[in-house]
Amino acid sequence: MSITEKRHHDPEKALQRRRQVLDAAAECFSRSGFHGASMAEISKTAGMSAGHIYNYFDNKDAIIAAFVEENVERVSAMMRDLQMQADPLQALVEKIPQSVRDDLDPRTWILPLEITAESSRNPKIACVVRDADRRTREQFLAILKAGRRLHGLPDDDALLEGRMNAMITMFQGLPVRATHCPDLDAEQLIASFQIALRALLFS
Amino acid sequence: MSITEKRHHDPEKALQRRRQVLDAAAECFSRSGFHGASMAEISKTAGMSAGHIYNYFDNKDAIIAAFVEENVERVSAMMRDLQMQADPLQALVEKIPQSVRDDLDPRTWILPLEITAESSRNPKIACVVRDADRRTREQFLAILKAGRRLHGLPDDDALLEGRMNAMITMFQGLPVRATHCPDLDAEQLIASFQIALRALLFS
Amino acid sequence: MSITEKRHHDPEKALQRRRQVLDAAAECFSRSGFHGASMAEISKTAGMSAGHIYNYFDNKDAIIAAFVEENVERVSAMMRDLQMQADPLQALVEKIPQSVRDDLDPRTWILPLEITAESSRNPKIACVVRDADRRTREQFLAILKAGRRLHGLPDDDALLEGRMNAMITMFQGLPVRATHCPDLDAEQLIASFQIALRALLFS
Amino acid sequence: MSITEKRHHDPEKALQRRRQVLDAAAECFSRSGFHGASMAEISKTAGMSAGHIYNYFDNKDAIIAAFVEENVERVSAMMRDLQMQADPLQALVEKIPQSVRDDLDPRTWILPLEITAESSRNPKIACVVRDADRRTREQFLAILKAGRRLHGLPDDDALLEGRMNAMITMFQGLPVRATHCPDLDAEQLIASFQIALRALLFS
DNA sequence: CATGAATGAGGATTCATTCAT
DNA sequence: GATGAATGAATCCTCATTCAT
Repeated sequence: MSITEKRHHDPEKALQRRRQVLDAAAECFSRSGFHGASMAEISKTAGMSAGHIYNYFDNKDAIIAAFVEENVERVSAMMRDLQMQADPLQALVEKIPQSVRDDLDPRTWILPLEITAESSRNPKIACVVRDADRRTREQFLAILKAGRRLHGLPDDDALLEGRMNAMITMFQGLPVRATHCPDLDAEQLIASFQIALRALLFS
Repeated sequence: MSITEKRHHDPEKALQRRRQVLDAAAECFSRSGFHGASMAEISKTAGMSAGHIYNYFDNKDAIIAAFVEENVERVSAMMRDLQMQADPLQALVEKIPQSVRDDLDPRTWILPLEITAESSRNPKIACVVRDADRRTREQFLAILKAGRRLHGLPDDDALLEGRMNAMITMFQGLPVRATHCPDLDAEQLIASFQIALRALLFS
Repeated sequence: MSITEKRHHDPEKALQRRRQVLDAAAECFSRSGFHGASMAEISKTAGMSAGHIYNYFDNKDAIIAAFVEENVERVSAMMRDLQMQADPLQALVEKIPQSVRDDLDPRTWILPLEITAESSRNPKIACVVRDADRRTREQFLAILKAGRRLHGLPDDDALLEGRMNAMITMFQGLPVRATHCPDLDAEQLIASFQIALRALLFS
Repeated sequence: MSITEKRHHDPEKALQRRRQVLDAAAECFSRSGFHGASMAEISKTAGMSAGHIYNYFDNKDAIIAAFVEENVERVSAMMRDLQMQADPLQALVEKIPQSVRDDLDPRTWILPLEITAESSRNPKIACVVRDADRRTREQFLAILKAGRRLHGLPDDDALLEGRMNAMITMFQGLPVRATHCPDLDAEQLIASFQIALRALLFS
């Protein structure tokens, strides 16, 4: 929003600067958390003075919000990718190993957790997160519906929503699980995820 | 640890004081988060001076740590309860509806999220959390093993650990899910959880 | 207001601390102005940490406001003093030399100017100042009325208000005059003030 | 001074640029005060980049100083106007209603107050202000002297200086008075000003 | 044991000023 | 000439922690 409100002489460069800040923020946030990361830390990481950041973001919360927004876009992209597969249900099952492995990478889990924790306090963040979740659910539901029909399975909304939410819950639980038990055996977990997800998708 | 190091004239009262602080902390943490809750807020809620808290806890982190420790005890108790059932696997499935409903209550999910987020930055907290998780896993594994044997199912450790971690992941994902989608349909979710868990337990 | 809202264990000492801050503020404000004086400067002058000041005042504006409030009380006291004289008009004329000399003292004029300038921007301060002015006018008008009647002069409100405001304007102009022309001849000014004020009081 | 020191390619345009800045400054200063008005605000109002202002003014203080200087020129012009009247004392009395009404206009009083307050802290500004005051006094004194002689009244310098300073004090008090009591009755005040000024001029 | 007054380091934010383009 | 991106010092304020009483 800042970028559209504040007039910048060279919007190209402005966007690049914003990116610089967001990248630095990603690094600092995952190292120290949203509140633990100081503007000074972010500015140093971004190779930019602290004051200058305020030419691109109204305040620290705006950085967090923009950062969260960028992050949720990624999930949405993943959904769109899934949507284009011939047999999306099967594609989803095949995606499991990679997804699980990704989510068990220490550098991956910290940020989702920060975002979730923050949104349970900061209403503005909560709004962004929930809106993104709604869009994701819509996409996911469409995918499920098409996939289930393809396999001749029942596809009423209430049922599918329950299945969907259970599946999302499993993936959203991964960062938490990884935090509590960092050296868990990924392969065995993947096998179990496949069992559970197949049950949810194909029964 | 504080309680064992610091000499208190009346250990009875000291423990009661600690409880006062921990209860207050629970309230404040879930209201404002670990970092949002100030010692002043906690001390006022505990009906005790800020300075006095330091007679029972070395610092704010120690409160968080002790608080987390208390919290994990609850899970452990649940495990012990499960352990005493005739058919623990069946008991677990039957527990699902209540567990899920509990975890979808806003007052329930905030603290687990705070704890997880905090432990992904604070090594001290991470240590407490992981130790607790290890103990829980041991209990859970024993339960699973006994249950599976009872049902004549394979019970080798690697397999069971994968199943177990998948199940825990599902429950740990609930607070995250609830944050992202506060008005999700609990009943449909419960049905799906039962499908997934049955698959993990009995196949 | 702070002092009544925030609970202090020893209200006696709290008031003394507030006074310490206000005295330091007076010194700093007159040296550097309201905005030029930093909280650090004030706290150092008050012999107290910057943070501690916030136990007695909500913020810097509250210090300014309290300070202004204290200041306007002094004028009110002067009015009450005048009110008790046998021939208040005559007493007022006799007060002129001292009043003028006081207002020409460099340490005296800076603060009234700061207060006036601040109140033309800060609505909260404007409110305090205007309320004080209203009370002062009421007292002054009563004095004038009684005095004029004593001397058998017309005493209708509209007329007296005009005279009163002219007289107050003269005294409020002194700090401005002194700033613009610090080495002006006080005695000649006093003589002229007496001429003007006599005309306003007795014609 | 800046304008004479810094070499400008087109001095004509340079002066116009300075005027642009000074007009913008007038607007911003009266809206937000000297310290409240940021260089960014002034530059935007002036339709010029912030950096460019520094080609015409050494720093913000120089803007204030130049601005003050321009302001005092206006008073000087008024003096010259008065000087050309047949009976300047009478002319002065006749000017009172308009002058008083002007000074009671909110847009008029803010800047004099800012200037005065600023000059009581900023020695550079004080210097400009006092120098201007000295010149004004000289003009005023000459006018008074001529007028008094015209009316066959005593005209020794000490006496006239006192009268003059009393009169200036009255007018300089008006912005202060207006701030403290914004809804005062202008007409009654004018009548009283005439009484006081006549006494100072003709006795 | 208990208080809360007091500290001071650290945080977000603003803004006059500079300088490469 | 003219821009506005960039700096960094300075400001207000918060809060964990200490300590005299």
